[in-house]
Amino acid sequence: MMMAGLRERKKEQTRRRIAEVALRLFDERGYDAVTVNEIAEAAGVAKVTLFNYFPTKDCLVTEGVKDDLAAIVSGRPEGCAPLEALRRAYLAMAAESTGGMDVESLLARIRVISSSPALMGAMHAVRMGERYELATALRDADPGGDDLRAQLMAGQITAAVTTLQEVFFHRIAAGEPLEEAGRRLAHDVELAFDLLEHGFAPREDTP
Amino acid sequence: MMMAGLRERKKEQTRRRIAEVALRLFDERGYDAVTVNEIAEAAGVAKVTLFNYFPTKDCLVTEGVKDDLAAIVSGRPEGCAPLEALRRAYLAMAAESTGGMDVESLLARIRVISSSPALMGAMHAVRMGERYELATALRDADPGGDDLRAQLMAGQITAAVTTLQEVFFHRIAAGEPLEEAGRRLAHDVELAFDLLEHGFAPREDTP
DNA sequence: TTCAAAAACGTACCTGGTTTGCTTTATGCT
DNA sequence: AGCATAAAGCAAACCAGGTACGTTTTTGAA
Repeated sequence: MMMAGLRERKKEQTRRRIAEVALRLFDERGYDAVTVNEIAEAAGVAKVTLFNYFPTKDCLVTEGVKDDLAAIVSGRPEGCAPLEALRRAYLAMAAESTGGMDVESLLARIRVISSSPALMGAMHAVRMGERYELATALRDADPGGDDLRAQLMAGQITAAVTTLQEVFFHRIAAGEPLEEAGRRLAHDVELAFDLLEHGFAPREDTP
Repeated sequence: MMMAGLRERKKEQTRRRIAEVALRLFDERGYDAVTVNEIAEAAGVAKVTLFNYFPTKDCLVTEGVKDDLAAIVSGRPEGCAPLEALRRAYLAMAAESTGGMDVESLLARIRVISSSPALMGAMHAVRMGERYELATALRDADPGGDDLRAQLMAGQITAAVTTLQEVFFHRIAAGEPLEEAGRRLAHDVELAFDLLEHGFAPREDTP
């Protein structure tokens, strides 16, 4: 009865092989110039099997890029405001930068995504899902609060995070070393969250 | 020398016929259940001609839904902050609600869009274009300002407007009369722009 | 060893979208 | 009026992502 057996391991292995082959081909020749047929063939698998693992072509790349903002809010420590929890989480992420994952394949992923409008669109779709979940989490965090307010906050937070990621990706794709990009990211995170917290107004201070 | 002749009129007429037929079919049977072939046939036109007028299927519906935030910022009166110009523009839009366009087809459009994930995605793509242009306009409005700051602001503003529109669409699709939805929209606009202007912080007032 | 479930497969098919090359038709000029 | 031209339309074939379906292989356990 399900001893994490050979079967599961083989499945995982196949899935990883497909994703790796796809990423390599995309990086070599561009996302649009590679067909799923080629990927399937190169991975030694039938097209239908590929689509069994990944529901769409873009999922080959965008899988696992969710930041799960909602979880950060839900799991924040007692007495910590949602926005503060998110700020800390992103500062931590900027400090890690490459959290355990293979660096080269991470960079390849970023290159591929940044150079394909279709994938940028797919990323956006992912973000929209996150936004929805975040709105729910924010509503839970502030019961009795305004519903529209939660939605607006979720939208703005998601937008900020998206922009941060895009700028980060852009720098990486432009060849900036990962470490330096990470340092600058930390700075940018502060700016972004200050903007969220205090708004655009602080042009003229009224202390 | 191009006296707006019969040719142009016929073209415009064909284009409108295609769009109307498409909207009607989508509204009757759902976006995904209608193929472009059917639309072309129903409009008495070849598929290739349809794609000559509308580059993609979703453009049949999403054409002309751009709000052109950038133009509002660029064309704002002297001494008026960008955010203030946008607030006024959206308040005005909420007051008009149905600005001259045929109401029934407007409602059909909203119904169709709100009930199709694919079209919601397409709307999003439109918004992303707007965001980019808005970032540029904001940069122009504040020369010497921080580039990232402009991008973040553009993202947040776009997110707010998107949320407002989604809520508005949702109410319309749920059968709320246009006029009432417009009234509530005006109120929501104020909330959204206050949030943008002053941030999330103002839970406890510090006057 | 045997057997049922799960995984992989091959093939044909659908749909959005593009390409090619040909006909029709409005238009501007003489 | 008549004619050349350029725009618009068309039919049919094609491409790629994705799905449906029925078949074969692999695997875990009896």
